Amino acid sequence: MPDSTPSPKDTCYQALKTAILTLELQPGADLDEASLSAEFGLSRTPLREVLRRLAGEGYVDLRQNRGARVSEMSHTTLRDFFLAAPMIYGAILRLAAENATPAQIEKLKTTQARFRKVLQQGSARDRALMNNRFHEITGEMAGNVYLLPSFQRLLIDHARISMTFYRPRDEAMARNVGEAADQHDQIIAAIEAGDADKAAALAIDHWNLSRHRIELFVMPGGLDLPLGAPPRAVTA
Amino acid sequence: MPDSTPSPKDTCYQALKTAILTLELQPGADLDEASLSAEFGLSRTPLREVLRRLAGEGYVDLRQNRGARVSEMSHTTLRDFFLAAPMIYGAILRLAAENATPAQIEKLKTTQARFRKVLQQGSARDRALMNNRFHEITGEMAGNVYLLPSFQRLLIDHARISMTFYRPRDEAMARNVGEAADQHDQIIAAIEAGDADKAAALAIDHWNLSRHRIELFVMPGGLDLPLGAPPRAVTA
DNA sequence: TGAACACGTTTTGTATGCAATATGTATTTT
DNA sequence: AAAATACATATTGCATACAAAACGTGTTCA
Repeated sequence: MPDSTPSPKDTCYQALKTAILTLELQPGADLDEASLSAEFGLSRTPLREVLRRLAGEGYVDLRQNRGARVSEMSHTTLRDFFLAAPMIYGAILRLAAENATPAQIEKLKTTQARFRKVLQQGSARDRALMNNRFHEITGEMAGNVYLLPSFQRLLIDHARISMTFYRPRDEAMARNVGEAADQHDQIIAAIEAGDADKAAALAIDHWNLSRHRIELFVMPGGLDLPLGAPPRAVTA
Repeated sequence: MPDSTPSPKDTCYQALKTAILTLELQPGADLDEASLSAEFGLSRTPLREVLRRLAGEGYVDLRQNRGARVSEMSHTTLRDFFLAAPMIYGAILRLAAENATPAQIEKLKTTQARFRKVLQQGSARDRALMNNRFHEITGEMAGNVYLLPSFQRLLIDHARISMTFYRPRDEAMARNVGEAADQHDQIIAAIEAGDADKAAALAIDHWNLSRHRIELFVMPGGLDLPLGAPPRAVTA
């Protein structure tokens, strides 16, 4: 039987991961070895190994003889992101549709159900994490070791970008997120039907929707304004 | 001024990397911490960090409470590889053509000159490493953090696959490698001209040639044989 | 006043020793 | 004789101590 009590090392690894994904640890934040090892109850040696691992996965940046930092989100991030994401995710969903096992499809459905639940009664944090989990599973389904590294890297910043460009009280934003959930259902259907083309097309749609959410954030009043008019409401 | 003497840690990292790329350390080989730390003159603590880093980059696999191993090449590797490689490399070269700086182009030309040199008088090992360096530079040119992880992962197994499916005495193989070098020149030209479409197309060609080399290896006599006849010459 | 320098403090990097886990072998048991 | 088990050995994981590098601060000197 599998070990029921996770090691402090795993706990630390998971905690840092989710903290970074949810922006509780902001991009560029310093990660002090001493304080972290104290916080998670392990010595600096295993903590450093956790940081090395997180660095390899793209969560943090290491600098020689300096502290570790949460990996940055620069101004070029968005452009690079939306260049790479549709291609990679298209390929992932195509392969997922071709290779998914029934057990994996079941897991994806369960996750989607949870996603719908936190969509109604969860925090922005919960939504980002559950959405992240949904996409991670599609990555497992694809099962191509060469695509996964970039896909995982994309998922990290996808979560962080979503957390950044999200205004919970905005009605248009709420509709947008609802559409995202609907797309998840369509993705599941396409995978279950083994329809690779459909799945790939849905991947593109999904990123277009994500891009649209950012536009909603930047231009909250929409585009129905006289040219040059100031934005209507900038709440946060 | 930059440090002239590399640390034993860096030496160890580089040595393991090249040993894995060139199959001096074969896929699945056990990496014992004690003997490695002795060999490179550092204690187990920094060595373990090197192994963690190599794991993150896809060179080795770590297993809980077991030794590290050189990452495996399974029977599904080739298929997954040739599925992902054209897409990723096409995107990399497209971006390289769009973003390459003059300094980077100069570096690429230098590397290509060295590649041509080892093609004539170097070992198979030297060729694989120099070819690897050539492609790494195109990755730097593209400069997209989301594509690089998968690209680097591809380059590792590209080197290893090349080392596996390479028969130096085979005349057809020699022609094939010569063609690869010519393609490198074309790639440089496309990048220098900023011709993204051309560069992307060349990426596809380059993988097709690589695939062809594998076919040459598996079927050394070619296909001009009566059906069911045994292969003509299987030297190595 | 400003810049450079020296020193003390803080933080990262490395080595070593010990604990925990896995592996191999011999012994016991059926 | 085969399988299971107990024990010895080897190897990985972790904690602590020390070394080295970076950082902040105060002083000195132009």
